[in-house]
Amino acid sequence: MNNREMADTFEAVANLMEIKGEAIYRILAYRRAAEALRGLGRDVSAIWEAGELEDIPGVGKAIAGKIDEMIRSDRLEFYEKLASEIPPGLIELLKVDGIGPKKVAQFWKEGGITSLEELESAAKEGKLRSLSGMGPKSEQKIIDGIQALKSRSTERSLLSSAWDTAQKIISEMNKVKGVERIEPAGSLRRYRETIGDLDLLIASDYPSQVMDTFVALPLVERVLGKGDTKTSVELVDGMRVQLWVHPPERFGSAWQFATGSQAHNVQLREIALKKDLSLSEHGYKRDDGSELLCRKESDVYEALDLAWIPPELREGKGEIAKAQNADFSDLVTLNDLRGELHAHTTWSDGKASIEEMAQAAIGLGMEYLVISDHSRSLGIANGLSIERLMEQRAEIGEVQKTLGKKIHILHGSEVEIMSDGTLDFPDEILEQLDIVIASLHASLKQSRKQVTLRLLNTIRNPHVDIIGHLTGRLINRRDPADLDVEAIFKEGATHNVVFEINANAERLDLKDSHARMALDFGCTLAINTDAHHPDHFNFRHFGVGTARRAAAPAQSILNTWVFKDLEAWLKHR
DNA sequence: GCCGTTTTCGGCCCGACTGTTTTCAGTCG
Repeated sequence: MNNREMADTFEAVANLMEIKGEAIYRILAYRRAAEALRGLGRDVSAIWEAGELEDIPGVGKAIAGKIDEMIRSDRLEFYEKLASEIPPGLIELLKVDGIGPKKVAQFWKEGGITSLEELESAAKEGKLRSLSGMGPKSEQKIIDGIQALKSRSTERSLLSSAWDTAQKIISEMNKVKGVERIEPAGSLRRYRETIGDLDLLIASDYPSQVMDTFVALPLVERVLGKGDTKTSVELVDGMRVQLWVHPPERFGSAWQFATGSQAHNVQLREIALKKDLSLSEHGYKRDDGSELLCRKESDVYEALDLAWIPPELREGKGEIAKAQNADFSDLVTLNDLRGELHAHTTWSDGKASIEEMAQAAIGLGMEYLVISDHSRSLGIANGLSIERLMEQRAEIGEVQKTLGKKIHILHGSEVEIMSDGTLDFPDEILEQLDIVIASLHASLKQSRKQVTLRLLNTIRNPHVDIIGHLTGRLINRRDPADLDVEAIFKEGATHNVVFEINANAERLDLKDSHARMALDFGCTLAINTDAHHPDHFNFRHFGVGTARRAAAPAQSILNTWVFKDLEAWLKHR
């Protein structure tokens, strides 16, 4: 069993225990453990081999024992026993909006309901209203909820599409009278790679008017709940949005709260309690009932003697401890980026010429741009033959002459890592290029051993400067290659090879946890858009967000370096 | 079930919204 399968098993255990009515804190412990496994970033079996399972936060003796059992025997007896006691269809009921474990247990024990279908017909036939706490409105909510569950996709949205939707709502709501400020919050602000619900926060003294305007937006399909401080809706495209409204003098605490993560907030509130302060979205309350309001978000952290924590790090994974004696001012920002190291043109599958891409880069204030079209074997992307590669070199020279000192254009290539582990161009060609990015596009499904070996071979080639989108994953569409990432980063650090964080929201590859691991191994990273169009340079902030989630300092990112330093590094290699 | 800069036992964040049981439980984030 791998990390994800074990996490899923613990999640299932928690759900079953909840329906069974077990003690809530036992259940939360399994949830926390599942969460910890998901965000681990390294193979849990490696930690197991080192005998360090209990060093994972949220994993104690009992859960470590269960992980051990799953690693050894590929199953968990505790789970199997629970599953045998509870009808399997009940888990599905938890997915219906507004239905939690208590209701599921009630439907099962008092109504004999064991599946979604049975629940739906019971609701339609009006049989649920006889149960205590249930009425006609609850029945209708269940019918609607099941309908919504069937139609909505189970996938979380790509960061980019959530971002676009948020921008639309923000620009609409900014026009509304009484809206002083509107900001994204939640996982969007934390730059998680996928987004479940969209969270937005408005500062206003007129909450009811703001909410009325919000639910009337053409984008809104239906209202799930509406109050003066919190309203949730479903948009026409199925995405769900939660909007909070708080007065400006409480904006800081409200934004901190709405940004999360839940784990981060819980930890923060526990620290507050030790200082006799109770923290909520409204601000701090002292024991005597007096309040401490936070207009700015930094006020929330300051009250606890903590440095302001960048949203990207608020996952409850040690960032609060760090904020007690350090700040995060060295974290990379969008402004730190000085150039783009991975861009395509019409020479292969890009949509703009070398000059058009260069002009766009100049417009964004970039100091340098690497043109890195695909290599010959990638026929589907019109990869360049050696002859065309040489012709391209001439055109780059001409464009450079035209643009003069406005930007440095480098000649690179995104060279295919072939399925046998060789590269698509011979060494004597590679050495003529200013910079070489090596990427996997094909044979991603080879065995872990095979793909890992391909990458290790590539890293050992002295002409390779950067590994592009390491795992080849496309979020929600294509699984990552199965790789021994630890071995790869170790080798990369030895050979001074740079790993790309591909900023395209479909890739975000390296992902945050891999980027963090690469940094731990001492690797340098790059934030590349892989632009196929001038507009794609705007993807940079997704890459920056991912790097920040990995706590990457600006210095650790190759393309924050001034051109002179980049040039020196390339020469020295 | 986990965890400890007051604890190895006794805690474990806090509030909004909904529907229903006229005072609150369940769900959600």
